[in-house]
Amino acid sequence: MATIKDVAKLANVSTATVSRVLNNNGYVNKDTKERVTRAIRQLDYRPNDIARSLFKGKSKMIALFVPDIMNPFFPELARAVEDITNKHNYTFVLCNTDDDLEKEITYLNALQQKSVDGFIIVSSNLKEDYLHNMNAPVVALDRIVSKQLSSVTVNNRESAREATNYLKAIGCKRIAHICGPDYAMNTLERLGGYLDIVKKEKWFLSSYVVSGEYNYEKTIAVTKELLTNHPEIDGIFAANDKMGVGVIKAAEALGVKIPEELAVVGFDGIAMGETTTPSLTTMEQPIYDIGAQAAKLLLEHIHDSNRSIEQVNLKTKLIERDSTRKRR
Amino acid sequence: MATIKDVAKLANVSTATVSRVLNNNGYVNKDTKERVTRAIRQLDYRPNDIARSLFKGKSKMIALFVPDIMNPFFPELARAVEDITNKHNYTFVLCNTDDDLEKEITYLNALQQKSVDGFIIVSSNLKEDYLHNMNAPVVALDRIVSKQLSSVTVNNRESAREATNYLKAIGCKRIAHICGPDYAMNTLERLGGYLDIVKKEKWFLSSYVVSGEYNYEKTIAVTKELLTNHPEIDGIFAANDKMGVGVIKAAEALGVKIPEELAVVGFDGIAMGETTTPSLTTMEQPIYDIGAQAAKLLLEHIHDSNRSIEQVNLKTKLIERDSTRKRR
DNA sequence: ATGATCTCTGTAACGGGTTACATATTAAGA
DNA sequence: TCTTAATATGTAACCCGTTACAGAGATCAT
Repeated sequence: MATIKDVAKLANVSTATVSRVLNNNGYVNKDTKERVTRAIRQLDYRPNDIARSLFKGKSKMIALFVPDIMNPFFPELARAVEDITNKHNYTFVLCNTDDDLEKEITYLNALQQKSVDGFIIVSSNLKEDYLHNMNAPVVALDRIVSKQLSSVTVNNRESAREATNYLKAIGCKRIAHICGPDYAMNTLERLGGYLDIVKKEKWFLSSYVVSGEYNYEKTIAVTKELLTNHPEIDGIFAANDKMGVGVIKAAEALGVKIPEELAVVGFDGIAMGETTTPSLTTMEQPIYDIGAQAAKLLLEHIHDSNRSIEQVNLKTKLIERDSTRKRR
Repeated sequence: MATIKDVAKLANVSTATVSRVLNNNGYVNKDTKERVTRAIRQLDYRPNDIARSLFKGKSKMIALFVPDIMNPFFPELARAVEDITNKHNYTFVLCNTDDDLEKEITYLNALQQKSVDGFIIVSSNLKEDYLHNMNAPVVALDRIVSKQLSSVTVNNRESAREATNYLKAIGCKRIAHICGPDYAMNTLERLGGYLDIVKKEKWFLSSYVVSGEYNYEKTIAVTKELLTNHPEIDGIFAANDKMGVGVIKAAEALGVKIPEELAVVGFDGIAMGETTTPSLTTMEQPIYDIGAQAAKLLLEHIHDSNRSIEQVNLKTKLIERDSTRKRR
């Protein structure tokens, strides 16, 4: 690989002049510039970004932390973040944390050593104490980590209320909820929204809330149990689509007809919900938009360290499909 | 951020000695080592990887090129690659190429400037001419790019034959094929495998092969047309699961019963195939294993530039589900 | 003509590590 | 005791860019 010295020698100038040509700053004579440009082309010279990074203290890299890219919610998020960062000539680093604090901290340290310029994190574990002495800006996603951090989220509680109200509106008399693991903030908020609506109903039982732990098989099992113990249930709000699909499968296995005997609403709007039979009604999150806005916000923080903290809240949208339709 | 100089000053030694302690090489007196270690802890010193990279000419980063992480085949692959690279203290860079040669080349250049140590690529466009003058090793995935490149693939042609033969074995008399876009090597191989089996059959018509272009909606449309024009078709082999699911949806829309009137086999083994009704029989690829082996192979090339080229070929496995069962 | 300003280019320090080489001290072997 | 090898540490060059600073020639206004 050719270095700036090779170019300088060939063009008969100093490396400083080559650098000026490269960065298009300072004074450079037209002819000299031409000569340098030719030398660059001739040697197929490309500046070494590592050397640049060392001097600038910035790497032009940003990292995204997700629990697991295999979870169908995250690929679209990752795609959005990558699109934006790439457009701004940043390199995109992806980290699977498994929602494990130790892994998160290891990544954080390793990437700070690499001078990564900023982080977008989806985490239930990282608290302010781990984040306050960082030199790179952080944007939290999906789950708010702290008031001192910019973030992009949806209003989980309100959306859950809307989903539950929708089930009531289409005529459900007994509505259950499949919640996620209790360490995840968004799950708790969705549960809260559901409870806001149903807890004052005379029919409400605490056993109407069961945990599917964001797990497909687990959800099928607990749903079967739920529907067997409580055949009166005619509506289920699942805290995400993966579990919503599990509910559909459990009902299918039990011979419970959807939507006639049971209406199901999920949360997220992932592709899998479109391909089940019946297809899954869901509170769709603007996933791509969440990622894109987070990336933009992060870039602003990177370019202006005085950028004020901003907590962006995006709207979900009810997508009616066959798991609830044909009601009234 | 503390630098090695700060540590050296505090421990009253030269930076060389600190470096020796850090890298655990050369001679260092026990007491000195202790003193340096204390200074490091006291200052919470972490070496700057950019500076290290500059000297070594290596960045400890590897990159994965995929057409689009939103394509359900790739998250598992990405996860596998990330797991392995992370375990070896490499940083994982993800690039979405959209199967666009220009984007691929731009990424390749940008990342080489960043001294990325190796590449794993899923590409239909990158040919030897673009890759031969690279300084970092490349492992090709899914689609082989050149005999001069290590690669990890499955035997698409043979697997396609197996899938087609399976449809024959369960009693299908007229088998059609939904193929992918013709620029993708693996699609052509799968088509080839299908043709190997059916082209000598007296019933075979070239109109039994239609392109779904790896696209869900497109597949639904062409399948409806296919089944309408050829109601005699009782088996369909789709070149991937996304299209297999499209076939199921198209049949559902037409009122064609699966598996009684039509048997369907997909390819890939993605989660979506499990949740349709009926669930989709498929030639499952060992996706995680493909990614893991590719990552290992790449690391070997990185650590030993004389590592011989190796073309790993993994086996697919037929997963029988409800879209073909209950036949005989 | 003279000083001020602009244009052009080079020298050298710097960013933060690593390591070849030199030097000094100590230990071991003959 | 003398040689040789092992241990211990520092100096300085190097990796490859960027930029502050200085010096020189050209241009301009007075």
